[in-house]
Amino acid sequence: MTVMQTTPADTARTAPADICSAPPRRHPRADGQDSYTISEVVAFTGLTAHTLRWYERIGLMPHVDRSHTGQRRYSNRDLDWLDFVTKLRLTGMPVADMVRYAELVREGESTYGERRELLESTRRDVLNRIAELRDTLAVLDRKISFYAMEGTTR
Amino acid sequence: MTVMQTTPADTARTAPADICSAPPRRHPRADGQDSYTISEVVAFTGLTAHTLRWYERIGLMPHVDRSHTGQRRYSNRDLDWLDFVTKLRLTGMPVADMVRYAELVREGESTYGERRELLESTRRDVLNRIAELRDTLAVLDRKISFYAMEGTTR
DNA sequence: TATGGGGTTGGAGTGCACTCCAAGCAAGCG
DNA sequence: CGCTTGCTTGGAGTGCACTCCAACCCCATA
Repeated sequence: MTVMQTTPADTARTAPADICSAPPRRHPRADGQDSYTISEVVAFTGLTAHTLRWYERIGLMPHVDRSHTGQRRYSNRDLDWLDFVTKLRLTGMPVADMVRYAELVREGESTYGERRELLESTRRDVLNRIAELRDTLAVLDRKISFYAMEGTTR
Repeated sequence: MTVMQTTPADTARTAPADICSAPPRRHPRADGQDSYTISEVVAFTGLTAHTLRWYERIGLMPHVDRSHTGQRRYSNRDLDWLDFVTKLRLTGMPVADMVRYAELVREGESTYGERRELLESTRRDVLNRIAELRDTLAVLDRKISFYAMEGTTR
């Protein structure tokens, strides 16, 4: 790893972010060869380059490193983080809250408790959303079956 | 119904909207006595007066009637409609699509087919959302259990 | 050496869904 | 009568999450 010459300390500082979200995802390239351009990340994540740069500006990314010419080079860890962030996004969590979580990650292990609380409250939100959606589903099904009945002739 | 002196034709034009969403909801006042001010509707629905007026402006309401002084008087039917609209909203359906649906309702029975299609596509969206949320839930649970393990000492 | 395709920046612009404002009217009350 | 409360309007403003722009740099290929 030419670009990836991080010291153990470095790794320890940035690692806790995704320690437990890896299992169900395969990276495009193995650790050690993981150095993706912004457009590769666009292809993998579905986010736009604009959004990726914007995420970085607002402090939602854990410091993406750069090529010798100053271009962004994303790692597997960054991909995992983006994956997680994307999941949080679609729970409806506001970006500001995700930035808060990113800050906690940067602050290190001492924030485990607060992070857990944040995730648990998010978890509750998700369960509520699911319940609401089920409810809506029931309403939709009732209406659909009405239209299916009345609309067979047309 | 004093206020509700609609002709049969009138009823036919506006009724199909909610024909099949009544069951699980009780109205604050019985049909015939149903004439709510905007602030009552605010209390019942949780929407703001601003939003209620705005919904009307953009064509999302099926013509709310007025008192002799020009104030809005909502009916039970309007409450049902708002209920339905609120459910659609939290599926993430854009307001423009709901306006489209409202237009179809105004156009009468001939649009049953199109309405059903719209609802069915919404239904698919809801199922997808639920699946995504489940996925997210799994990720959250993994992370939470990690923090629970590591964080017990703090 | 020119050209094309990628990348960079700060700051401005966009679209959605509200949300608010100012100015005004009508009814009820002391 | 004056005051408050609640409602009316069109149009302007807000906040969020992007999204785009102009101007620039760097490098590989023809």
